[in-house]
Amino acid sequence: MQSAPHAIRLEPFKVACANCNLRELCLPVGMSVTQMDQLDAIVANRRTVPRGEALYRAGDGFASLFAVRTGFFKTCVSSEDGRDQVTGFQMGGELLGLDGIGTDRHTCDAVALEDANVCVIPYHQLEGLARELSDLQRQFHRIMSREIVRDHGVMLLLGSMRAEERLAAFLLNLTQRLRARGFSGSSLILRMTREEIGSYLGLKLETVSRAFSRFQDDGMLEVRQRHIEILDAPALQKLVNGSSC
Amino acid sequence: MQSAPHAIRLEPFKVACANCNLRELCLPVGMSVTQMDQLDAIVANRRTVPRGEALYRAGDGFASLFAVRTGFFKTCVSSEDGRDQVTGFQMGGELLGLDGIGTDRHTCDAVALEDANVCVIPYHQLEGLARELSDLQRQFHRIMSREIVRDHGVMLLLGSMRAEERLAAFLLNLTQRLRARGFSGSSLILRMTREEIGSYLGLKLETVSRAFSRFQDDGMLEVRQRHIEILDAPALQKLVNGSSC
DNA sequence: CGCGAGCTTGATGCCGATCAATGCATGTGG
DNA sequence: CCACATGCATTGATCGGCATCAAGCTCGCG
Repeated sequence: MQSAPHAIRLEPFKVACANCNLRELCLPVGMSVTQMDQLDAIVANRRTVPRGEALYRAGDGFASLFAVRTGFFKTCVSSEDGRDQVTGFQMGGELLGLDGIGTDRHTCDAVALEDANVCVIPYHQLEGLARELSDLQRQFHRIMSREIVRDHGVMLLLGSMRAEERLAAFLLNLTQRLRARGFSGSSLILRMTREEIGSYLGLKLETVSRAFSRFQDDGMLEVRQRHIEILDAPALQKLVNGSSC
Repeated sequence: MQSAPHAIRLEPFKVACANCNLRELCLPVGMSVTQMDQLDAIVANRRTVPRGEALYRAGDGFASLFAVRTGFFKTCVSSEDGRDQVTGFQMGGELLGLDGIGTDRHTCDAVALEDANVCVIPYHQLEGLARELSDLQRQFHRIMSREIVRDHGVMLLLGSMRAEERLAAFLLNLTQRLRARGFSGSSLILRMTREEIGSYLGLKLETVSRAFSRFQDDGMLEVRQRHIEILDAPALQKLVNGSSC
C-alpha cells in the first residue's frame, strides 16, 4: 500500500514462496522449505491487475485463489437492485477468491485499487497438496476461519457502532495490518475513495468526510486528502471501545 | 450408545450419518456410504444443550466443531464495552464452531434458543480424515466458503438496507432454510426474541416490532407473538429487491 | 488554463433510536 | 384459584444522527 508501484510493472522472474517477504502472512505460514517448494510448484503463475480493473467478478467461474503480492484490492458484493457493498480491502499476503469455493462461481468482484500483482493458486491443485501437507491444510483452514471471524467483526461494527466509531475502528485495523507489513502505522495513504470507505462502513461519503474533519479538529488525525497522519491512536482506540457517554 | 463415563444426557442410541435425515445438508454431502462410516467413526459423541445455555463461549478453547441435529442456536460476538451482535442463527444440519479454527479459541458464543442436540466433531480428527477423503475435504471447504458468502450478504443487509427490507430479507432467508428441511415455509414459529432479531439486523427491538406490525397491516404477514404466517411472500421479496422509489 | 473526479462543508429532513406506558402470556406462591 | 411477578411484545411521543440535497473547493491532468 505504501510503496510506489510504478517502478516495475511486471515481475520478470518468479519469486519463490521461500524467498517472498510476505510468506509469514500468507499461505506458507508454518511450512518447511521443502514444503514451500511443493507449494511453489503449483503456484506457477503470476498475474498483474492494473488499477481499476477486476481480478474477477461476481458470476465468473471459480478455478483459483489469489494471493496479493503487491497492490491493494477491494471486494464488493451487489444485490439485484444495484445496491453495492464493499466487503473488504486486501493487501499483501492476503488471499482473494475464497468466496468462490462454495458454488464454483465467484460471488463478489475483486477490484485493484492500485496496480497489483497476485500469485495464482489453482484451487484443485491446492486441495490435492493440502491432503499431503497437513501444515498447509492447517494454515488454509486458519485463513478461512479468520476471514469468518473478521466478517463477524464487521457485522458488529455495522450493527452497533456509530459513524465515528466505525471510522476509528477502520483506521486502527488498517494501521495494524500495515504495521504487520513493516510500515510505520502512524502515517498512511488511503488507496480508496471516501465513497468506498463509506460503502465498507455502511455510511455515506459525506459522513465519512465529516468524521475525518472532526477527528482532525479534535487533534487525533491530520488529514490531507488521502494522506492520513495518526496523531493520537489511543484516542481512536478509546472511541472504538468505551466511549459510551 | 458409547460408554461415556461423564454421560450426563447422551443420546441413548447413535444415529449414523448414513441414516441421518440431515445428511444432505451437512458434512456428508457427496460422500459414499463407506466414507460416511469413516466419518461416523470420529463423530462418536453427541451433546445436548438445554435452552438458554451455551454450547461454547468466546474465549473457550477450540477442539471440536458441532453439527446441529435438533434445536436452534444463535451465535453472538461482543466487544469489550459490552456491545453485542448476533452473527447468525443455526438450525439442523448447520455447523457451529468454525470461528475457533483460526486461533484455537472460540471468538463468539453459541447459545441454544431451544433444547438442542449436536454431533461433536473432533476437529483434529476431521482434519486427518479430510486428508484421506477428498469428498469430505471438498464439502468442508464449501461449507466454510458459504459461511463467508453468507456473512457478506449480512454485511450488504446491514450496510445498505432499511429496517423493513432487513426484516423481509431475514424472514425469507428463514423460510427458505426451513423449506430445505421439509417445513412448509409459509408458517413458522420464531425461536428468537424481537431483541435477538434486532441485534442480528442492526435494529432495536421496537423497530422490529413496528416492522412486523406494518407487514401485518399491509396484509403480508399474520403475526401472533412468535407465530408468523406468510401471506404474501412475493411482496416481501419485492421489498428486498427493487422497492426503491 | 479549464475540466472533472473526488473531497469538504452547510442546510434540511427523515428514519430509526430512545423513553415511556400498556398489553399479554407464563409461571409461582399464598 | 387468584394475586402478583416476570419476561416479552406492542404502541405512542419525542429526539438525534445520519442521509440527502446543494454549493464550493482542491488537485491532477489533458
